Amino acid sequence: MSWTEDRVDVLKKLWAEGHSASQIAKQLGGVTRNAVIGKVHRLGLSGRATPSRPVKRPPRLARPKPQIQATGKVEVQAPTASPEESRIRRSDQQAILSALAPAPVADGEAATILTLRDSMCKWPIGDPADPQFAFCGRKSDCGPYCTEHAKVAFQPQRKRDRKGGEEKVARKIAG
DNA sequence: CCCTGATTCGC
DNA sequence: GCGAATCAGG
Repeated sequence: MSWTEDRVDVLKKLWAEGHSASQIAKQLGGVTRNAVIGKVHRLGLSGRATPSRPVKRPPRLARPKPQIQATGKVEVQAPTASPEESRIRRSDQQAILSALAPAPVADGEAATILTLRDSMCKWPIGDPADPQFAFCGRKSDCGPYCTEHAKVAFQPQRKRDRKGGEEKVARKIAG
């Protein structure tokens, strides 16, 4: 498909109406949203109303090109040591951050929905409708619950309906 | 994961 | 001029 006058017209109209690039691409047909965005830029009407995007990014580097060798080996262009390129990737930063923040809440302290993290016991305490609703919050390194709550949560089917014993235990643990 | 627009550059 | 690849971010 090519950008005929009427297609460009539709593009302009839909873009002015606030449709997203992918929506426009879908409606036009035969083009991807990248094509739409590229065309929008070429037409010079890129910056619509963008209230929720005061995002300024530093200029991106040239796309690294995989090089196909005569041997059939595929190599990536050697990474240079420029400050821009030594920048740590965002996803890696997030991984590092989450690794460095293992226990925001002290052991034994209840966690709210806001402070609950991975590696924290997600056993609910109280009524979910209650404003005081919280989670156990103790360390849970291999499952969703701490070791105590895991015993209750992952009980085998046997003995489930017995009065007395387990309900008592569960109530004691849950608070 | 889904999505958004922005940018670069080979074609 | 075109748009895929890739980016940063919601």
